[in-house]
Amino acid sequence: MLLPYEQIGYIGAMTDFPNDVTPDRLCKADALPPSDQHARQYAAVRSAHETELLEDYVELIADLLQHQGEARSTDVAARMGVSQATVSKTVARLKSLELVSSKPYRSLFLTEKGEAMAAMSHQRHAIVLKFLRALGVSDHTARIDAEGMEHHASQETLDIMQRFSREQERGSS
Amino acid sequence: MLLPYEQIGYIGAMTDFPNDVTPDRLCKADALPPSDQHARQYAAVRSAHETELLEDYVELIADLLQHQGEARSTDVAARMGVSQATVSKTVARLKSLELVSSKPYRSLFLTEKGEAMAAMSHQRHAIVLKFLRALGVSDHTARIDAEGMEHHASQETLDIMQRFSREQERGSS
DNA sequence: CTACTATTTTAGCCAAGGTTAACTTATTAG
DNA sequence: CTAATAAGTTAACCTTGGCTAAAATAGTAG
Repeated sequence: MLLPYEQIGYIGAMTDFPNDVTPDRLCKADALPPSDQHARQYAAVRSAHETELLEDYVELIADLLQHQGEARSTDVAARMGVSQATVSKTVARLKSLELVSSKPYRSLFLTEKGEAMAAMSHQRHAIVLKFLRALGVSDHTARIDAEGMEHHASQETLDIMQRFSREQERGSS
Repeated sequence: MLLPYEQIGYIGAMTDFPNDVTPDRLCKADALPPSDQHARQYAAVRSAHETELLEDYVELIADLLQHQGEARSTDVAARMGVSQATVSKTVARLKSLELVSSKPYRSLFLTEKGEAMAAMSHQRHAIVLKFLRALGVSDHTARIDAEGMEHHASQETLDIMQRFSREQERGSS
């Protein structure tokens, strides 16, 4: 029963919990949020989830357009680490959402809407990545974590991250 | 095949990036990583994804056990913001993974394995939440963002976050 | 122009995570 | 003890995001 993280104030559910020992002092410091609020939090995560993949595709397509001049689905497949068939299907979805445009058997382009999403996404990605590095996270890890985290940072958090990176920068130069 | 950037480490898109300043000179500094590495990053995100929901359920069940003495699926449903049928199905999966145990129509318990997962998950959650607050993020936002981010923070990042929170604490007291 | 190769799409499969609606089991009020 | 209500399960369905295998299209070499 090793909990070297007592400082967090929330002591995990390690003990069996006879009903008569629901200690008030614990509940107070450490109560669950009201159900509906709790539900809203999870809903937010689920909804972020839905757009995550789409954003990743759009961001990648934008990167390919910028760096290679064109975005072919074979490259998308290779970089996403999925099959071409999967790319085809996802692209169909992106098209139906009017984020991507393309003619059959031709390479991919972003619509206005897609460009806007890519720009947002790219910006967030950059902010999170820069922040993690400013924090002291290694380059390799920062890249992986940023990929996952970028979709879950709210504007407020992004602003704070950006400020932090800037201050760090100023301090160290 | 082509990738002239193969030797360049991925620098990422680091600048703040006013939209009208997507300059060519940036492109150099801003190469794509090699395909296979890129693919591995996305694979990592996908794999984190797979366990996310399971961890959230397990964590919630642990919380309910601790705070209410029992974990009923109706409460899980209310707090997750999903239907009871969904909980039933997910719990079936958790049982098949030996994370949860329960008898039909009775409340839920964690197995050893489930407890271990809950403890880990809880710890990470707490670290991320505390970190965000130490950074200056509001309580409300910190809760939402922590829920989403906790699954994407590697051990290295968690360690750094924890250190940061501790220093912050020491500094302000 | 034809044939070969590379790329893209389509079809059919699967598991996960959601939904409603209908059914079963538990709990509780009279 | 019985009947009403609450809680949990099951069945049937949907969408997403993977996969493989096969078909269609594009690009290229002879």
